[in-house]
Amino acid sequence: MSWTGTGHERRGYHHGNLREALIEAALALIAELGPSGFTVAEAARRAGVSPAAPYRHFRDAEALLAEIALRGFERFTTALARSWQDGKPDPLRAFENLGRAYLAFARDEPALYAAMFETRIDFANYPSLQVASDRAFAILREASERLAATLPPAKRPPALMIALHVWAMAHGIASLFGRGDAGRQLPMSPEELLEAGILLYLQSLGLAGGQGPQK
Amino acid sequence: MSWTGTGHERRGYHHGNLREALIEAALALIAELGPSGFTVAEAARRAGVSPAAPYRHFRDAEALLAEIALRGFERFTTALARSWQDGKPDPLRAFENLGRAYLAFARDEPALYAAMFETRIDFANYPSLQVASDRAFAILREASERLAATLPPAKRPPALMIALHVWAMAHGIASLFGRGDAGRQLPMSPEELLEAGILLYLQSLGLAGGQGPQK
DNA sequence: TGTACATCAGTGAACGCGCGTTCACTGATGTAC
DNA sequence: TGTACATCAGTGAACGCGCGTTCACTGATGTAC
Repeated sequence: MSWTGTGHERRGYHHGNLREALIEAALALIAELGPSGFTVAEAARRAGVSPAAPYRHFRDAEALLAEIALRGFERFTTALARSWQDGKPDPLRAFENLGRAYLAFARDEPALYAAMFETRIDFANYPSLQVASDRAFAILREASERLAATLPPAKRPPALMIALHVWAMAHGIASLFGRGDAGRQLPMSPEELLEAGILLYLQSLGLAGGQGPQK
Repeated sequence: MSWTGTGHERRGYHHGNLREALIEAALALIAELGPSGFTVAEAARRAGVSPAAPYRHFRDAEALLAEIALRGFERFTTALARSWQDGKPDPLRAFENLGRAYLAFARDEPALYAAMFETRIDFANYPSLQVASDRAFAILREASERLAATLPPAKRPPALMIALHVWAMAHGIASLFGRGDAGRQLPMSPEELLEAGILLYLQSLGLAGGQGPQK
């Protein structure tokens, strides 16, 4: 029976790329409705496939969501690493680039970002997620380390603390103002807000602009 | 009073306090399962009432959620105002107290906090929510204003910016590390992390410890 | 103080719905010989 | 090159479930006189 493909391109009995198609569909759902708006049935529907088909590729709904979060962290890591450029042209500029990349990712990939941070998946059940998440943070930490290393050891602030503060600020800005969200307007772009915040913060550590604190 | 009000005692045909009981039940659900785990039916069940009863008090499920978020913002405002103490003993100490109160609220009232910030309620449909949210932020802004006012006008940083940075950092810390969450450990308490971050940030503005940036 | 009555806040049954998941199946594809 | 067969990736029907919401109803409460 050659049923002429209505709308979507025709395909045979086998989809050929269902796993990917499901992930795409789920991402679209999350982008439209948030993580709780995603359902296996609807993802299957959008992929043009019966509701049972997804179970050939994912154990259950949560596994699909976890796979998305995993990819999210991987792409996030890639994006951060690329923007950081191994600390070039200098540790401070690289650090700023990192901050911009963080917000750019949250803005350009809201569904991935939501799957990564707004979902209640227990990392304990998905060790690879924990690993991927740690890897993303490691970049931020490495960047902090390099930045701190520009100071003489005696005045060197703890890099982990820097990384945590910056992560918190970036995440805070992304989730409060990242999208045109709930009536929260800004007098500046999220990127500008974050950059200013980071610079001020680093300044007091003696890591940016001017001379920092002299006790 | 016919029914002695010790919790789940017997009750007559009328509940007497159903509106409150539903809100309580919904809060418990959110605390246990997150905002998407809340359902009208289950809240009714926990309140010991038929599934139709809630509709005498709330237009629909979202309205109940919005009511919770509204109360959340109101209590949040109260908590922040109380901790700020109108700038006493001095603007800086008061500001730090504010930060601690922020995290304390997020920790002690995770369900309220989630209803306020993790829910996708459109403020446009609930103007009172927008107002309540603005009121909470206004405290942070006022505190920033007072703090900035300790500097001579020429060196005074924009208070709105300060408020936004601190809000972002507080929210970031609360949502990343606020609960014992997803495998993210900290070498210090969220409160300590935030306090250190705020102090460093304010320092570079010349608003805390030492002399800040010169030039 | 008693009574009639309006109003309020519940009930319980029912509806239509969409979901997650399982199951026996079948069509398509790849491989050994 | 052809054929038998194993394996894979789908189908379609079905299940049990819980949900949101509506409806006609009824028991309880408050009020006017």
